[in-house]
Amino acid sequence: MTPEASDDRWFRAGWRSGPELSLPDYHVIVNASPRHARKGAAPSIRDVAAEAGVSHQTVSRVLNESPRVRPATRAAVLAAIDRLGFRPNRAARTLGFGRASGVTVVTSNTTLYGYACTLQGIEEAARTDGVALGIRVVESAEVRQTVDYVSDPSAGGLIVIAFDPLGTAVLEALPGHIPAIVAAEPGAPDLGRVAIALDERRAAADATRHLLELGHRTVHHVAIPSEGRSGGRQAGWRDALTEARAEIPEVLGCGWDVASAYVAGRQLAARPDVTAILCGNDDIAQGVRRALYDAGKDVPGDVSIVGFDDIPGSAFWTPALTTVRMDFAGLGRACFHAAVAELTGRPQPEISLVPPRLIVRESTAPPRHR
Amino acid sequence: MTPEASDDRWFRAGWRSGPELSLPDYHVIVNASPRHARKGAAPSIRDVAAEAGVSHQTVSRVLNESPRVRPATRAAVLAAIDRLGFRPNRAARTLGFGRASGVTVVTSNTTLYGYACTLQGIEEAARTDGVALGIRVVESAEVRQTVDYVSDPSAGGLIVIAFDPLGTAVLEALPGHIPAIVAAEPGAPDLGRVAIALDERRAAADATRHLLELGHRTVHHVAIPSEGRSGGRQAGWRDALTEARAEIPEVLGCGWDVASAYVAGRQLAARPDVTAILCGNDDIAQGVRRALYDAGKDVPGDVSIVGFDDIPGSAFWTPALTTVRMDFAGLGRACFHAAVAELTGRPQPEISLVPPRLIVRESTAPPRHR
DNA sequence: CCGTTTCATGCAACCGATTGCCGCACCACT
DNA sequence: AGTGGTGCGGCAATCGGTTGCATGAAACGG
Repeated sequence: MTPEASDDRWFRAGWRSGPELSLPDYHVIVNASPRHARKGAAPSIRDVAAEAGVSHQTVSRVLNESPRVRPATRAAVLAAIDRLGFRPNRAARTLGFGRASGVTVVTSNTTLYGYACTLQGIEEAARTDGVALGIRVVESAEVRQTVDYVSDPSAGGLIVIAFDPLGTAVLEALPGHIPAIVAAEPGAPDLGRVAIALDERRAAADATRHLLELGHRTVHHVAIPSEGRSGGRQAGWRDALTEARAEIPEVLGCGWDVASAYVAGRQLAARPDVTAILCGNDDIAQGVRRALYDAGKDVPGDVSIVGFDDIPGSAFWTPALTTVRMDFAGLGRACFHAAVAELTGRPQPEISLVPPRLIVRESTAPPRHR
Repeated sequence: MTPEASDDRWFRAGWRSGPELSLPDYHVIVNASPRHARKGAAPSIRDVAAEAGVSHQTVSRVLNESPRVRPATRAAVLAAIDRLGFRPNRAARTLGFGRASGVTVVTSNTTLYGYACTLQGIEEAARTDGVALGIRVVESAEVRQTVDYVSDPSAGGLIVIAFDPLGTAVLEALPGHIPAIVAAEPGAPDLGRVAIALDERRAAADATRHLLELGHRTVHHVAIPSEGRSGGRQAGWRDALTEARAEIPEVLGCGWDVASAYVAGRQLAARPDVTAILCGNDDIAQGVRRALYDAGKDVPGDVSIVGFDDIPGSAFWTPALTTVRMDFAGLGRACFHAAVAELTGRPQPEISLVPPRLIVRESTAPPRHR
């Protein structure tokens, strides 16, 4: 605010505007503060306004693609933006608009394959659209803190990954006015939010049917944690067994870690009647496969196993794993676009996901003694 | 701003303050606007100020732990904050302070094990400290956009994961005034930033030495992309071979994908003189192992292999993988704390990382024909 | 040629914090 | 009792945008 800082650049635009600016003479702009040239600081819309000879509100309208701007004015503003290398300040935009235009992902995990791929799909789509991305991991004792955190306007739109009860718990505790999209399992209870899901039920049924068609009497199942909801993998497995009138064995649950899958695998390996195992995911398949190996059972000679997810490298196992490929990245992208629609109030876009696909490799074969 | 909205709650605090508030009578507070009770909206510091009978600036001082607040006042404000369930608005804070207090991670990848674990460590530390976390993935053609994106004040402090040239490129293009910490390989060029690294060089030397001590004449190396900088895995491998006066074979480079590792593995499998292979990471080890299998070579009978990273499940391979465990999560935590120090201007904390550790399992053994 | 509608754009308030400056009240000291 | 120092806390400006409203000019109809 030193006197020399408030030079006449501002008034030039209005008072001296000649025909070359194609602006009428009455444009005497007052609302511009003289701080336009704080050197070192990034240019603001007021600097752009000065450069273009308009008010900063008009610059705002151009930025927000308001139809109420003359094409010539718009062009002048865009040129000024370009000349100054102006970038809108996201924090200010958030404050003015009331909520950030970015997206925050709420998840209970970032490294497990399904979660990580969904996240990757979201990230890719967000980056393409120039949208900011935040992450918030929720742990079991921290649902309250998580909700507090994402309630802040700067969290923007939410994508809650509710593959597990923790995600669902967040969803339930989330105030209704906060824009959120759910990446869910099918069959999860409707909480009044847009929810998108992969058809894991069908996928599991396909995998189970594959084993039954090979001639196995039934298929055992080692489930991932928190399975059992009506639409999940376990349900599909049950569907296929029921459809084939096969016996439905008891489900073995285990944790996300390979070690617990190994334990489950040893139990199944001890039973001679077990000839086919549907594993809740590929990591579990890894533990089960090693358990079978340690018990002296050959895969697929003695026991066939099927995984779920098609993690990178599963094609290079010995034996290469038969598994179900899931389009988690596509799910993530769809969630992102839905979240943006939710946030901006636009209608929800059509979504199309690549359906799950069974990849038959080396770990499945007909049972030895038919 | 309707007349009935501007009730007298505000002035009560000043004019009618009795001894129960322990505030002197001269406290006539003027700067409070009457919008304090917009119902439905989250409470702001002005609401808290009204509740506590102070000005909103004083609330700000309490929030920022300024020493210039009397303990009694502080207590009153804290009580009001508690009563109202007030949460400071991050966007407003960012705008006022000039930069967000959160942290943004810049990385070229989010799913590869080293990157994902570092990210996980950062996330965990950020959540513990109640700090917001953003993610920005950089692709090769997008260095400029990435720098633009993170230059915005709302990105807060940066953690650039520079395990590869892309991360380094971002670092070079980043304006000097932007607070950033580098998660790097040792030996990377100093760019005037605080950089933290795991001792991969030593780790690779340990792994190579292990193979040499088993009796292998030399150790071949399949390198991860962008390896070769002075401090990396390849350098450590070279160190150990040099130290043992062993022949230094040509390095086989490959991509991040297991398939390219398989190709490299087939090349090595064709050569009878190859008895030990140091793989750039565990995924590469997986491809190489399958290639050896397909070529009819036994691991570790014919060829020993060592991986790098100790990914989950590598203990359950057949054979279980000998590998080097790296404390990526610890690296992430250290980077986070350094970033916060950088952002707040506090002195850099002491860091201590768990050194890499060789985990000997089943994939290494003495060569068959000594 | 005048009145009315439409359009573009400026005005001012607002979003919710931070921060330098200033003033008042109290205490201590002479 | 007068005076000076100190510390608490209010004042006002600021950060960089968004948005409801007002206004002037152009367009249009009769």
